[in-house]
Amino acid sequence: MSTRDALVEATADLLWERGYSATSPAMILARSGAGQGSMYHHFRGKADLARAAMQHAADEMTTGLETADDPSLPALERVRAFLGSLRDPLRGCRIGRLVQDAEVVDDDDLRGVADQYLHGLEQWVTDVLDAGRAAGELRPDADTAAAAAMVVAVVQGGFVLARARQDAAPQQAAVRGALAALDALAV
Amino acid sequence: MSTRDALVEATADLLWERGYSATSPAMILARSGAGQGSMYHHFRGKADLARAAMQHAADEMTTGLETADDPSLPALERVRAFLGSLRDPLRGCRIGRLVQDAEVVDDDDLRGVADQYLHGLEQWVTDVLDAGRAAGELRPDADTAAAAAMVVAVVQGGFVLARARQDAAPQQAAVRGALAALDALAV
DNA sequence: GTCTATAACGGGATAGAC
DNA sequence: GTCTATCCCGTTATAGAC
Repeated sequence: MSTRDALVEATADLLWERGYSATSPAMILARSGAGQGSMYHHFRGKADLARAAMQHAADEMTTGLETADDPSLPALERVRAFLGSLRDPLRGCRIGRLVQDAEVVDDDDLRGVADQYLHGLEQWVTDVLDAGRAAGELRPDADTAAAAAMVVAVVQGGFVLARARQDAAPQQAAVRGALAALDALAV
Repeated sequence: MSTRDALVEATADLLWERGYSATSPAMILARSGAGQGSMYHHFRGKADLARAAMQHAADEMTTGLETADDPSLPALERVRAFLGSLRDPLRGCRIGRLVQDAEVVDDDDLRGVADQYLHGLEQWVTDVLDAGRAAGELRPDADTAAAAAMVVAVVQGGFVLARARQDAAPQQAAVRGALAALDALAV
């Protein structure tokens, strides 16, 4: 693995563990094994490296979602599979977690990566539900956009509750509530 | 207002605006008008002051919720009123926002305040829905605990989406989805 | 109780050799 | 491309006068 890739991976891990503000270049260098000079050779600074790391994480998650998805299944099964694939509730969402960081929100490059990922996720759920509605699986009057936003918000909010409690249970309860809501959209 | 109270209020505001890690004692002193010595006289340090400020914010929000609530209304109306009372979507939840901060989660005192607030909120929604079910407004088989967790998660997750987009719309869409889900629980 | 001065430390970035 | 040495600044906390 190239030094550049090692820096990106180490940064992505640290952003997940500690967030942006609490991650220092020194930590990144220690974890990646790279030296100070390499980092400033490949990236303009901390923000630039973090942007690359966030994009890396977002791409991985989006690819993972698409790989695991089976479009031949009924819509509610596809969304159910996504909600069942949540991992590491106590660590939080690799991207959504960062949006509460003032420095991330104040930097349009960093915030943009997060927005793009979350928007893409919401769009994926909307598309799946729309396909299900077109296939006659869901009620014709179902508000798929609202349901998709609810699903993504439940995931992100579930991470918040799990972190506060230091227990996966509240997120699981929230997901159960979301699944019950989706079932109510079926014909 | 006492110097101590001024410190607590200034800290609560800054925690809301910038989070815990990104808020420095110097900022608190500048905003409150207090001097360095006063802060360390009244509090053991930054964490102690933040704990008091978080408790202050949580108490204010809990009191506000109870004041605005009218237990004589139907359960779904009471929850609808809560969901309609969300303000400042771009600023996020005064408490939930802080749970993504590594330093907050690593300090059991700080995390405990957040957990207690969020748990109390979830319990309030559960109690309201239980009352509605007992009154025959909701289906007897409604999973009120799951629905309550879903509602609180939608609020918290909605803040995440709104901050990422810098627009209240995604949170409003998620709330619409949650309301549709609650309506499906009615008899 | 409140003030200012200062210590001790770490954050982020740069310089320049190799 | 990578390294080490160094700079400047802000953060958190303490000291001690008033």
